[in-house]
Amino acid sequence: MISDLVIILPDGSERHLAPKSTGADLAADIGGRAAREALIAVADGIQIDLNTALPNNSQVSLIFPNSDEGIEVLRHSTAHVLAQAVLSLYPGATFSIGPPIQDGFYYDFDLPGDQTFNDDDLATIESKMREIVGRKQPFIRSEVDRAAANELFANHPYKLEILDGEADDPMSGPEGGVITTYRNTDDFVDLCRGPHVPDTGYLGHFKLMRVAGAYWRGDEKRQMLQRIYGTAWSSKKELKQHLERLEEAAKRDHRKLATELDLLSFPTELGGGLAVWHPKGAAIRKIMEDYSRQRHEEGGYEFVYTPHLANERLFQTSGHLDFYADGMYPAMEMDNGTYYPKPMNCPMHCLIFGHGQRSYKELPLRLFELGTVYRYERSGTLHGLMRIRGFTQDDSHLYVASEQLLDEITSLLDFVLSVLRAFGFEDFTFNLSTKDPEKYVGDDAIWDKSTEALREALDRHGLEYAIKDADAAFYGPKIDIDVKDAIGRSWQLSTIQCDFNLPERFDLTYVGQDGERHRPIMLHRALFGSIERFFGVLLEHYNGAFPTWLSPTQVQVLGVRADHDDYAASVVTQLKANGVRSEVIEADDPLGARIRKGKLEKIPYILVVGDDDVANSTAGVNPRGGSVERDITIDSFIERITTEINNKVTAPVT
RNA sequence: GCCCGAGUAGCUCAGUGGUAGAGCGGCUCUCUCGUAAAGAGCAGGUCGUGGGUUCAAUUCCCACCUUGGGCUCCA
Repeated sequence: MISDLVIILPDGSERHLAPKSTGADLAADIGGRAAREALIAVADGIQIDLNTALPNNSQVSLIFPNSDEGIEVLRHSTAHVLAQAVLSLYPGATFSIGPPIQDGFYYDFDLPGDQTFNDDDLATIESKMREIVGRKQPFIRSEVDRAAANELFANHPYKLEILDGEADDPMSGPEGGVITTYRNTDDFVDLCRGPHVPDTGYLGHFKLMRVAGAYWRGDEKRQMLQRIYGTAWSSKKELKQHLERLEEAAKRDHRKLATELDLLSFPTELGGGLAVWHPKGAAIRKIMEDYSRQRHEEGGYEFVYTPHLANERLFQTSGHLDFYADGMYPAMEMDNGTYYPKPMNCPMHCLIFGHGQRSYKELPLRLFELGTVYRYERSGTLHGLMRIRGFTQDDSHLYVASEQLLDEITSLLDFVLSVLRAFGFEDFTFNLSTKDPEKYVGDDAIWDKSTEALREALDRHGLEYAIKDADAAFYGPKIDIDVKDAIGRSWQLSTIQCDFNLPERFDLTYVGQDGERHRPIMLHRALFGSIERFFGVLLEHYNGAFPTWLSPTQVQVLGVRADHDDYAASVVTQLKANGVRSEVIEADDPLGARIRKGKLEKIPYILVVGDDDVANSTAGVNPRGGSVERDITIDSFIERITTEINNKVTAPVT
């Protein structure tokens, strides 16, 4: 074969192809899976369609559905098919953007005459998409000039805005001055950078998930478009697994579990975003809070209490009324002034620091409060315990001299991680947010120094972290800590934030060794963040099966027959004497029924006692998630469970 | 706040233009049982709230409240 096109494969080998060969030709030449499954090619780092000619002497790799790049192409191409289906089913509809996203894709549409999609429409649209997939329509790329593009998209104003560069679309818009389009049929052409799969037949493992409103260009002052979300995968199996993961997540939804386990509720009469804690939920919360208090006490924190209301002057001083008035509950006009419910605890803590004269000898001063705050979250943003209008922060404010900053943050990181680990979280992600040059207060030197201190503290612990450039609040850089839960979801929980603003606003000073007044740096540190939200995360993490040390009821003792109830009660007395939360379930129902009920309540240990146990001071132990053990002496069980509780074991000991 | 859904017994849900039903749960009685559902009976609902249409509304329409999924926002 006479070759004059040479390409280099990822393994370094060369391949000689006919002139003007494409990625598809290369795939065919390689044969096998490459010929059947390659989606696109990457030539010298640039993604190209399989039917695009390969540059000579380029490094080429083929992309398959099982790679991140490949699945993204699949999702992106599926989004195109969605647009094609909608445009053909809804005459007069226009479309804006349709990128691949985590697990899938979406496309935004504007339907004529304020039409909207409903769930039934999704089924219709999905079958239309399957029809398009069945036709194996090729994605044909063209480069067009602006005049041609204007003509092609004359009826699609959102596309014209993208062409004008007014709207950003990562998937289309002119790149390097070249406008590209992809045409599937005479009727459907989209503005797009590509690349795409060779034809629609490569697609198919997708499902339309839901409709949603979405503002054009993400701007709530603009047109609300109709968004359709879908999920797409490279195989039927992966699609199925994804849908199962969603089911699993739905099963452990904290709102559902909270109702099933009778932990808390959101009574309508209370108003949106406000919860009441029932005894069992409150018991868990109290254990969490007690443990938090204990750790803070050991950690050198001083406890403070502050009221829920404050005169408006406080929030003028703190600046909250300037910056966050929209998120605060409205003013209460009183005869001696205007009052607001507090949205944060920090202004009050600043009052405590500012009371009297502080010496450098008192620093770092660590103030801690389980402080309940109220924020007016917009109705559409409320979400169970995760986004709520009244919540309690495990809030501490640390006032440090700038030379103490590094050591303080270093030990703070230890403290935070140690407490999070006690609750069973092991997998952390750290984000360091740096100054937004557009929006900050304080001088550059202190920003630099503090940012370095945060970075250095992370380095000292050998922790990996991502830098989020320009993501800090206006008042100082911060470290955010995310945890991964049992089913791999990430939750942002703790935060360590420097604040150069409040010490200034409250004119906080301490007298240094030199006799001069100095400005302390303030650190905001939330560990759980919000107790409510942390509780919700824990509930989902453990799927309601809290570790024994957190369980509201740790042991239920069941007599086999009613005449064993007295012995069961004596076992409970012994357990309680050892601080084990336990109760007798009297033999009104058959044993199996009582066990089942206890299992559904996710009780860590169910003890069954019958004739043999009464005779021998033993019990049958039925641990959550384990198998039944008979003839365990009460003493050894107490030893075992108290050890488990004291060690805060996060999985039941079996 | 905006878009699309939902709201019927404590919970999960069925149902209808002629003022309601199941399962689980609760209570009572019977059963006394060795590791995930014994049996019977009873109680329990202004069908989210307020308007409207209609001879008649839980059902149709409107508004509001609460709630789910998104968008926006999140100190």
